[in-house]
Amino acid sequence: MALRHAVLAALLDHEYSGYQLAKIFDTGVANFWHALPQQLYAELVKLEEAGLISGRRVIQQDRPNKRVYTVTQLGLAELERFAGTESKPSCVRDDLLVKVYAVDSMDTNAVITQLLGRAEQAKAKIALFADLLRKLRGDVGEEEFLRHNEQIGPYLACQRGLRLEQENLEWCAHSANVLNARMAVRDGA
Amino acid sequence: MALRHAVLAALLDHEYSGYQLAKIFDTGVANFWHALPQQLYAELVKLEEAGLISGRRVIQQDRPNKRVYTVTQLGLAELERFAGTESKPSCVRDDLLVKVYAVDSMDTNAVITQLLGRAEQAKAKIALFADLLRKLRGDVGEEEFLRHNEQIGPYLACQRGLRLEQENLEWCAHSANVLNARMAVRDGA
DNA sequence: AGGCCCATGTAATCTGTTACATGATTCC
DNA sequence: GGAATCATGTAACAGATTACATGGGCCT
Repeated sequence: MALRHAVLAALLDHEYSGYQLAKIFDTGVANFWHALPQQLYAELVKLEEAGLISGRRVIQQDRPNKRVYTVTQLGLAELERFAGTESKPSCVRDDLLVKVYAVDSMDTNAVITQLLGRAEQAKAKIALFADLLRKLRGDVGEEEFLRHNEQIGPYLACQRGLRLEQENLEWCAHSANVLNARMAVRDGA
Repeated sequence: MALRHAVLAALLDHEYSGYQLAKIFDTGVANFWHALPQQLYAELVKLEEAGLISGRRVIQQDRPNKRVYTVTQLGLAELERFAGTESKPSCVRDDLLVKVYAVDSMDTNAVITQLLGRAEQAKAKIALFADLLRKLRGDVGEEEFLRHNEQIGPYLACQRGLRLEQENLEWCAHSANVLNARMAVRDGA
């Protein structure tokens, strides 16, 4: 029961179609949850059946019609109930981390390549998040924004994404450096 | 096919029983993967059937007997193959992040409480990781260790865990502060 | 005509979690 | 005798991924 609440949260301040949600929960601005389109379409059906959201058909001329959803009173209540429950810390499950853990028995070059690739991806995400934060706060300074803007939840969530990717970038670069330096030592010796 | 390789990686430099692996993959030093005992016992059976690990019965007097596993040549080859494949960036799926995203419509106090709780958990993990890093490098300085120690994979992985938890702690504390400050403003206004 | 974006799904499979079960030994 | 640790599982369910499927409209 987790995607459920992520969808409710995403629909809080705006109505979206499954397709639009799929973009939000995919790459890019998926700064607080991730899910595939198939999951979302299925979840939206379930949520509407449960009365937590309500859908509305939108007729479009230049595009296929779509169905957009908004959170109901019941949905809001469910989200508030959820916000009150305890949540366990999430755990990292990253293939690359496994490879680094095992690197001493592996082909070091392959791991370095992947670390550098991941670092590039992190840079792209950092740029994206930084941009989104800028858009969210507009002309106001960050402190000012966080103190007085009506809505700050999405901003704080995005800050988390930014910090996470910065940490990610640093670690990838650091690890690649360490592994490179050792390769040099071995080749020299 | 991911737990599979995490188990292989864990068995690389030491033989372990399912029970011991369960401790490694649970809380504490689960710095590179997480799994429950049930998953591990099942995975170990599958891995042995596939010939990637081989088990050995150990008779104990003061405790129930156990079965410990080591990686075979085939297992090592599989891990190396895996290390060469591309891996997608992992995504965060954290309930608490959803709650913060939605905080503008939620009970702020409940969210703050959970952020502070999470911060405490992060502190505990930081202490654990820092301690493990100290043990791993012994008397040698970190730079020296990373340049010359034979095995550094587990060290780099643990550094990642440490950085991640530090980031986590900072964000939780920051977010709790921001939300607290706003509560004060609202109450004052 | 071919490729891309919009829009929405079904089906099969894999992975992870929760609940339940069993039995030995050690420590208090 | 009861709790904790060691040791190993089974069964049911929930959640996520992969593969497959369909169809309209726009742009070149």
